[in-house]
Amino acid sequence: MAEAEPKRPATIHQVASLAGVSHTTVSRYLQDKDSLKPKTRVKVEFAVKTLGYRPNLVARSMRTRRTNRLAIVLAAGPYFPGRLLAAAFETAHRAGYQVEVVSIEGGARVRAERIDELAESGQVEGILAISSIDLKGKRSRRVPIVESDIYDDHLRGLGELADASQVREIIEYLSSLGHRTFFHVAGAQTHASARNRKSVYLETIEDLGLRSAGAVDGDWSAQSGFDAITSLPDDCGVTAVVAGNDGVALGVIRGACSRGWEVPRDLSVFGWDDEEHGRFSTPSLSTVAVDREARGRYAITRLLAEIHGQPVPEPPNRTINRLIFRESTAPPPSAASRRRSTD
Amino acid sequence: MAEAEPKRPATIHQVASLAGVSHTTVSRYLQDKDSLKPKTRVKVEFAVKTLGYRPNLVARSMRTRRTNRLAIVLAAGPYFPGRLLAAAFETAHRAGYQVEVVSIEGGARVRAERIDELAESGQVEGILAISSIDLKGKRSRRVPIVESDIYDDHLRGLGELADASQVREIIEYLSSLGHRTFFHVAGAQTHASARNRKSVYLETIEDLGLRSAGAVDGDWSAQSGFDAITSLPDDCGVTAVVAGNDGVALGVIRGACSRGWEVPRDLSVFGWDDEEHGRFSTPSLSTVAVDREARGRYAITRLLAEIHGQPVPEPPNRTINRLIFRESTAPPPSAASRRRSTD
DNA sequence: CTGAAAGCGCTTACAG
DNA sequence: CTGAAAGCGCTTACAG
Repeated sequence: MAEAEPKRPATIHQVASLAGVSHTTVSRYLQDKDSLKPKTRVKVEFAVKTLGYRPNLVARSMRTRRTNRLAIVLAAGPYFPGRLLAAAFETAHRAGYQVEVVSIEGGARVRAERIDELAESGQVEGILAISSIDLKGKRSRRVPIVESDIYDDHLRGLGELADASQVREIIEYLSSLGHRTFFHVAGAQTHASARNRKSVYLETIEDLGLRSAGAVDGDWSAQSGFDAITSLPDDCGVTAVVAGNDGVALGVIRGACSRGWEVPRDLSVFGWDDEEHGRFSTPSLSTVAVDREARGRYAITRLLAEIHGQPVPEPPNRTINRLIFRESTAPPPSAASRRRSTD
Repeated sequence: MAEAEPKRPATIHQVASLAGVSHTTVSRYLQDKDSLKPKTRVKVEFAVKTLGYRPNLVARSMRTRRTNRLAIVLAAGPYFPGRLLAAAFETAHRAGYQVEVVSIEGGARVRAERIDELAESGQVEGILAISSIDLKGKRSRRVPIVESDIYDDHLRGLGELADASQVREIIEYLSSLGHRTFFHVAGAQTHASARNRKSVYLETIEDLGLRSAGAVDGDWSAQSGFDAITSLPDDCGVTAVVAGNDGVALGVIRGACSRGWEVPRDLSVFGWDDEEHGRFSTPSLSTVAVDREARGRYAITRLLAEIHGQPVPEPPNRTINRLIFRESTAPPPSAASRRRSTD
């Protein structure tokens, strides 16, 4: 029950008194060692070493009104953007910022509230939101807030769906292989990326005069892929599936297999993310290579630019999203075999 | 270039003056609304609402010497403990703590240094280290530091290898199926868990009088599994592989396949972690279900207990680690077929 | 129940 | 090049 009583760290005053200078001088030393007379510097240096002094960053923050901290807000759920996060952390640290992670359960409203709170707390200088949020109107203007998912939106007039444009490429490719009836298992609709891909899917099917057996909302999980594909009627005629991500694709493949549809012989499946497991699974996954590290880096870079009131930097080359063709896609079964299998 | 100039948030003084009370009273209101006379409370309440006041947490931290922040330190690398982190975040938030994540590149020494720095910075009240660190001697005693990986160690005298005891169960199981020659692809040796599993592997092979074709150090990646299995000589006689995790197992399976060894007909492969992809891959993976959420929760709980000088809480029931048998394991090929395949 | 005062550990003009 | 003073926004004894 007793609180631990760790020994107090040295303060700037103790350093000053040991060095025989004012604490102002010590502070100056901390900012720029060269602003001191060499003789003074040596004394301060010695005192700092001796006492193992480290400035109290909280006190510094209070005085400078800068915390050197960012927050990344995630929606709790099966999708955890590890690669993006790792890159974001690194970029922030390189720039001298520490990163606090806040994962929030609940809908867009709850998220917006927590984010607002965070923005007002004075604890962070900027916020990166991974899943989409709904801050309309009451959006706090105290600190910059960047949404990772829709990062292209305000940038080059690419339109809201820029991030999902590969969906069209996927469908065009599969269509060129001969596929005519498609199916989409979308990711969690709390993510702009999932909504965008779904929109582009629907739009492209329409544009190209293809058929769709549906666009089901999943939650990014493999289970959602499994469930979606096994719920399809036998005579749906689907020969190609566009999955929300690689995990979903895996679930689709397993589900297809469980009802006797072999991939890619009877069904082609396209994933998204180029995760490691898709490279090594059997069949290996056709997918979209998304440079999540680049996105993580860029999101932070953009946030830092906003914090410092600098112009928004160029986004990374968009070719970082590229299609990868592996074993899970192939031409559809011939009309003959198809008719046989649906009899 | 110009710094953004957001409007300053309201201070406690402004609230006080609007309410016509002292700032001391406002502070009191913040701590405990009931300590005010109802009439006063109403005035303060009104002022707080009107100004949209939120206390500056940095100033509060400075005064109270408490930051309500924890740090989680990760080693940069292909392994990113998403599920553990998500649970850790949630547990910390529930207890009113925010979590800062620091991922560190470099060896155990560099990690130890950064952790020490963090501990001394006064910015966090405790540190959870995911990968193992080497703080011997200079270990900072300013704030508690918990290592997630070896959390059983100091607890019940279970010994350093408690966490890896399922390795023995795996080998015993495979041995009962008839396997005699094993192979181990270990995880990154920067993790105590990887080192422990390797030790238990070696020990068990020895104890049971089995053969091992080696224990290769990997980095938790599927590629490392692929490389390890494809580097094995044709006549190694291996029929069972214990992989560091599910990703590694997947790589082993794919690699085995590439050299004509079918899983599980020719080779049994055991994973670790029960990741979603292993449940849906073909063959699905036999693995160890590790409740990473429970571990994340427990690690934070333990850290909080140390921070508050409370007794270390009971660890979660150890049965959270349990073997799951799926399609990737089976009896070894018969002596006859084995002889044929190695001819 | 409320207020005046002190102080948490720094940085930043302002003098010298 | 260095120091004395003020102040960042809070909380916490101490009086009343």
